[in-house]
Amino acid sequence: MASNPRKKNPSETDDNIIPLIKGRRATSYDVARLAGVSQSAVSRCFKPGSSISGKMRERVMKAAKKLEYQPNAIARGLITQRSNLVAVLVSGRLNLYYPEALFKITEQLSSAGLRALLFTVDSEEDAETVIEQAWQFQVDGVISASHMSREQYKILEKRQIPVVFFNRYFADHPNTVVYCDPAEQVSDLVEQLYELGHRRAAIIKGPEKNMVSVERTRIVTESLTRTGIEIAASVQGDFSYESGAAGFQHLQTLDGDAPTAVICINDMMAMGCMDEARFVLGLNVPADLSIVGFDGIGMGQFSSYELTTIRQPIGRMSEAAVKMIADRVDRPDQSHEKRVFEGAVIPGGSIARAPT
Amino acid sequence: MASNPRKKNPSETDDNIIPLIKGRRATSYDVARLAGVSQSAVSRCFKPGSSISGKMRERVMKAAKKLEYQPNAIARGLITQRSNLVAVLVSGRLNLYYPEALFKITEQLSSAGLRALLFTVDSEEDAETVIEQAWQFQVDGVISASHMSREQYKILEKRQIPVVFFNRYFADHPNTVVYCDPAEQVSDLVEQLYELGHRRAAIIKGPEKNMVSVERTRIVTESLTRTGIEIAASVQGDFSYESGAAGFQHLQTLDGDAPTAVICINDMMAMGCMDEARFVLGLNVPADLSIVGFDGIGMGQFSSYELTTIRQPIGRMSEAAVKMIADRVDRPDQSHEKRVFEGAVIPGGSIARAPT
DNA sequence: GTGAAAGCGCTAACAA
DNA sequence: TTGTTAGCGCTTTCAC
Repeated sequence: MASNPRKKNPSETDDNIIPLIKGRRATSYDVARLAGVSQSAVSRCFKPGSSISGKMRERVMKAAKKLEYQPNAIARGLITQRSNLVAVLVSGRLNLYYPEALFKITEQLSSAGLRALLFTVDSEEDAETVIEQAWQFQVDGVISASHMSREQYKILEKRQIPVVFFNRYFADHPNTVVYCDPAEQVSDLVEQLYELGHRRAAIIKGPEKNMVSVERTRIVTESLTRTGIEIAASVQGDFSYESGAAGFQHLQTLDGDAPTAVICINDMMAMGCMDEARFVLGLNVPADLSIVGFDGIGMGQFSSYELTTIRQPIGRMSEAAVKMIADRVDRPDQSHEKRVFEGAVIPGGSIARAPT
Repeated sequence: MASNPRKKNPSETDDNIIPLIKGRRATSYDVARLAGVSQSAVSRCFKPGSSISGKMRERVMKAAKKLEYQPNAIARGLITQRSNLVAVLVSGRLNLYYPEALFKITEQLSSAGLRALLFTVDSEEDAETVIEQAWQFQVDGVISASHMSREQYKILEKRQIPVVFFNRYFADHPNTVVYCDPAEQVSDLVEQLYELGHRRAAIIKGPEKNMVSVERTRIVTESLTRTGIEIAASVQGDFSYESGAAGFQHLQTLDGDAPTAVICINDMMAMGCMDEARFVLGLNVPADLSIVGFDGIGMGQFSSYELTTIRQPIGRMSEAAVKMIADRVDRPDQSHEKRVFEGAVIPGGSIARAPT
C-alpha cells in the first residue's frame, strides 16, 4: 500500500531504534516514531492554528529538535498546491543600475513567508523560457520588473498565476501594478527651469521599448511644451552611463541654438551626460548647462555629481508589490489594483540659471 | 489505493472526454489519457535519455502541447530528491555596491538547469533563519557570498548540503571556494607607488568581520611594509561611499605628516575618499594625493573618478562558482577545491607622482 | 518499448 | 484532541 510508512527504508529493516540514518533527513514519520505518536500529529504541530494539546506539542517538538526535523516544503507544496515561491523577474542589464528594488522585494517576500525565485530577463526569448520555468516550479505568483509582452502576460493570466508589475503595466488590459508617476514633480522641476530662464531643453531618452522610459519621456515632453520651453532635440539612450555621454555628444552635432538644459530619463545617463559636458566639452555644470535625472540612485548624490533628480520611493513600492502579490496569491479572484506613488524632487546642484 | 489515478478528480467523474478542467493544470495523467498511453510513458517522454519509440514520443508530445503540459518540478523533486534549487546568499547592504556577481550567478545557474532561490543576509541571525529556510526548501546547494559563521557552515556540512563560498572561506576547515587573490597586483601597484615617490600611505579598511576586507588589508599592509612605504594610519570603514569620505576626514585629524597615498579596500570607499579630498579639502587628485581602490566596479571608471583599482574577474568567478556547485550536487563526496583567480590592475588616473 | 504499481513526505478529511 | 487513510504528481523498478 502506498501509505505503508517507509516500508523500504533500510532504517526500519535494519534497526527500528536508530531514528536518523546518516545521510537521510528526518521525516515526520521519524519524528512520530521517536515521539511515539502518529505522523499526522507531527504534521499538525508544524501547522500554526491546529488544535493540539500542549503535552503533545512538547513531546513532538522535543523529538523534532533531536532529529533536526523541519517540514519538507516541497512535499507540503505538492499537497497544498502552494509552493510559497514567487518568481521575481528583473532585467540583469538594467537592474545593475538599480539593485535596491530587488533586495527590498526579496526581504519583504521573506517576511511574508514567501521565497524569491530569481530570474534575469534580458530579451523576449528569455521571458518566454523564464515563464515556462516559473510554471514548472509552481510559483504562486510573479513580480515582474522586466520586460514582458502582452502575449506572455496573457499566458500567465490563463494559467491563473497572479502577476504584479513593478514600474510597468498594460494600459489597455486589467493588471495589478505598482508604479511611480512623477508627473507632478516633473511639472515642478520644469517650471523651476523656466523661472531660471531656460527656454530650450533637450531630452536623452531610455530604451525605446521600456515603459518607464516612454512614460517619463511623454511626461517631460508635455510638461516642457506646456510651460513654454522648446524641445531642441530628443535623442535615444539605453539607460547606461555611456549612452548618456554619447547622447550629449550627439546633441552637440545638431543644428540650431544649443539647449541650456538636458533632461535625462534616468540618473545613470544624467551622470554620463554631465561627465561628457564637463570633461570632454569643458562646460561648467550647472553654470553653462543644467542637467536633470530620474530615479534618485545613491550615486547621483555623490559630491562629484550632486544631481538634481526625481526620486522613486523604492522602499514603499517594493513593500506594496509584495503586499499585493501576497494578497493575490490568497485571493486570486480579487479585482486588479494599481498603486501609484508620487516621486520626490531631490534638489541637488546640477541646475542653475540659464546662461545669457 | 493510493495509486488509483485521480479518483476524486471532478474532471473524471463528470466527463471523461474533457481533459483539462478550467483552473486546474494538466498532469501527466491528463496527457496520458488524451494520448491513449500510460502515465509512465508520458513521464519517460520528458526525461532525456529514456528509451522510447519515436511514434510514442510524437503522440505524447502532441497531447502535451495541446494541454500545455509541463512536468511539475515540485513533484519531480519529491521523488528524485533533487529540487534543482540553489540558495544564493548575498548581503543586501554590501551587494548594493556590487550586484554584478549576483546577476551573473543567476544566469549561469539557469544555463546549468538550476534555479536561484535568493536570500539576503545582513546579520548572523538572518543567516540562521536563511539556512533553515533553505533546508526546508530542499535546496541542492548553497552559494554563499554573505557572512556565514563556522557553526552555520558546519550545520550545512552535516546536512550534506554542498556549499560554495564566493570570496570568502574558512582557512582551517576544508571547503569549496572561489576566490580572488589580488596579492600580485597589489604588489605591482605598491611598487608603482614607491617609484612615484610615495613613502607614506594610509589605508581605509572595510567592515571588521568581512573576510574580503581583512584579506585585502593584510595583503596591502604586507606589501607596503615590504616595499618600504610607511603606513601613516589605517582607519575603519564599512565599504560605503560615506565611510570612505569619513575615513579620509578622520585621516586629516591625525598627527604627523599627511600620507601622499590612500589605499581604499573597495572602490566605493575610494570614491568617497576622493570626493572628500577634492570637494571638501580642496586637494587635487592625483597631483596632491593618490588614491587606489579594489573591485573594479563600473562607476569607478566614470570620468569623474577614473579610479586606479584592482579588478576582480567577476564573470569568470561566477561561472566557476556555478560550475563547482553543480559538480558538488552531482557528486557530493567529491573532494573540496579552491579556485583562486588573479586580479587585474585597472590603471585609471587617480595615482601620480607624490607631491614634494 | 511499454504499462502496472509503489512510494517520495506531506496535508486534510474523516473517524474515533 | 488524536489516529487512520487517501492522495498531491511525479519517477522508477519490475514484469511483460
